[in-house]
Parts: sequence; C-alpha cells; structure tokens
Amino acid sequence: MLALTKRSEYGLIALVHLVDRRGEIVSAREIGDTYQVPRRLLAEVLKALSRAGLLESYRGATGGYALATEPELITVAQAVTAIEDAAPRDACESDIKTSTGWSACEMSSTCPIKTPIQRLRAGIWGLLHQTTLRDLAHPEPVNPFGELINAAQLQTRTLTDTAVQS
Amino acid sequence: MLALTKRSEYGLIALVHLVDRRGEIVSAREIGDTYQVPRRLLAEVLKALSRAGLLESYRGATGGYALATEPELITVAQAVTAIEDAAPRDACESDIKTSTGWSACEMSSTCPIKTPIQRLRAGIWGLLHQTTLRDLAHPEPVNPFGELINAAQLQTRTLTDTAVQS
DNA sequence: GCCAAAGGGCACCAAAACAGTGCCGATTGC
DNA sequence: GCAATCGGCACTGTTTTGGTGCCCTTTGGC
Repeated sequence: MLALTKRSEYGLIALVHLVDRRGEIVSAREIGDTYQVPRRLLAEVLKALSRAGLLESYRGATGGYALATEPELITVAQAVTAIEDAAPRDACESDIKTSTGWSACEMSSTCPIKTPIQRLRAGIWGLLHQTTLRDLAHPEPVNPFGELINAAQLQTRTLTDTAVQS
Repeated sequence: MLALTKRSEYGLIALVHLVDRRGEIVSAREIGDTYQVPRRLLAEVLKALSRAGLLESYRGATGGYALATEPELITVAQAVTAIEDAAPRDACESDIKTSTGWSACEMSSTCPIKTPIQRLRAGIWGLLHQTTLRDLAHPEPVNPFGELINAAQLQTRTLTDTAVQS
C-alpha cells in the first residue's frame, strides 16, 4: 500500500552494505549471503542500480559492485527510481515540460484538480530526496532515526508555511 | 511501489470534500459524482472510514457522511490505515506512542535490527502522522504547496537526467 | 404505508504488480 | 582453461488492487 517493494528493500540494504565496505569491490553473492536475500533477485536489483549510474560494476572472476560516488550524494529517491524503473511522475498532469525539466502549471496554487494525494506524494518524495545513503548507513558517529523524523517535520512545516523556492 | 492505493486516494479526496462541507451530511453519490470516482468503490472506502470512527454515517433517505471530528484531529495516517485495513505498525516495535504521535525508541541510534528500510518507513509514516486533514484541505487562504512541488520536480528531473536508464 | 434513496455486509472477479527463477552469454583473475 | 562474476532476456506463480453485484436495513417524504 505504501511500502517499498522487496526490490527496493534489497537495493537499499545492498547500498548500505556497500557504504560499509567502501573502497572494496563486493559481489552480489556476498551481499545476498550476508542478508539472506535471494541472490538472483538481488543481482537484478544491483544491475538496475548499476545501469542508473549509482553503482559501478566490475566483471570477471573477482568482479562485483562498488558505490559510484560518495554516500552523501546518493539519495534514496535515486535508488528507488532506479530500481523500480517507474518514473516518479508525481505532480499534476497539466504541468509543463520545458526544455530543462518540469514546472508546475500556472494555476497550481489554486488548481482544484491537484488532489491532496499529489501533495502528499510530493511530500514523501521530498523526504526520499533529502535522505542520502549516509543517513541510512550504519552510524559511525550517531545519526539515525531521529533525523528522518525531523526531516518529516521539516517537510510538513514547509507544506504549511510559506514555501521557500530553491 | 511507493504510492497510495486508489482506495486511499479516493478516501482522502472524500475527506477533504467533507472538510469543505463541514456541518453538512454528504452522500457517497455526491462525492463520487463530483470527482468522477466509481461510486461503489468509494462507498466501500467510506464505510471503512466510518468503521474506524473518522466519519459518522447517517442512514436513510437523506443519509450520508460527515466528519466525526475536527479536521486538524484527523491525520492522513489514520485515514490510510483505516482504508487499507493494513496494520499500522510500520516503525520499530519498540517505538513509543506518545499523546501527540510516535517517537523512536531509546536505542534507535544503535539498534542493529532496524534496517534502513524500517527507518525510511518510519519517516514516511511520521510524515503521514503529522499531516492532518486541515493541511490537505483546500486552501481558504492560499495554497502554499506549489513551490514544494516544484522543488520535488526539480530534484526528480535532475535525478532522471543523471540516471541514464529510461 | 409505501417508495425511493441512503448506508451495511458479503462475496466475487479480472487485471496488474511483485517476488523469484532459469538460462545462457560475455568477462576476467588465477 | 576454469571458475566466478556481471549482463540480458524471458518466464511463472502469487498477491494486491481496482472494481462490481446482490441483497438487506434504515429512514425521510409523499
């Protein structure tokens, strides 16, 4: 209903694992065995992440995967959209596609069609966008859960206050 | 993948509609016709909301539904868990229910069992918990959501551009 | 009293999404 | 050359979703 798919779950687990093993090349087998995840399925997910550029893959006998960049540069939103191929078309269908991207349609501030749900989805994706691998990774210092809740609060705050253009 | 079901969507639409019509008794037919939602299905959803105590139902010829309480006291999380019967326990089992909502359990910062995904889910549900009907309701003043949606889109664009897959 | 319009309950169906697997080819370190 | 790894494609069984059908009960208005 409002859950990540197993694919995403496995993918995030793998990504976090790769954060822990940063610098090394880790095989799908190792990750699958470590977390008792179906190897073949995990492989599929890793392929997707690799295709999306979030991971670098190495073939051959000692091959495997490694993060393509720093953990703080990889967001959950990126991972999820990479894994479920699904495009996060979350906003109003009337929005305008520009050469550089999308912008909300003119009357977005009063649009009667833009359902509450779309706003909600935007909020959820906002959360995913601002959550990076480092936020999820096993805490070297300390960080975890609270931050997400805080993020959520910020999100709603933003929703109710006058928003800040970025 | 990470979306509300149609049921939830319809339910939230209906709830918002009932916020607009506060004080009145509104039939499922009216709501269904207004938003072009399958009447029977909407009825099913409204029944669920009613059973959960979020709505009051009135039978008979001029019957219908009305909010059971103030919009700011009804959270999206409540609505969603009412509609999908699904168990609302999405965060760590050890989390604490406070009068105002949920907070993470004490050792959340070191808990080895809480997978990244659980933290994420907690974050999402945190968002749903603190978003009330009033936040979703149609703006009496002015709708401040446009910018946020823009921001989300921008990020989304960036991501899908960066990620090569299509 | 009767009818029409409303909700309540139960069961059912088709289509889509998901989880998981199989198979085989291409690479590559040892 | 072998073995281990990733890469690609296709396929299947199960679950979830979206959506209906049917009939009963309640109740306001004529």
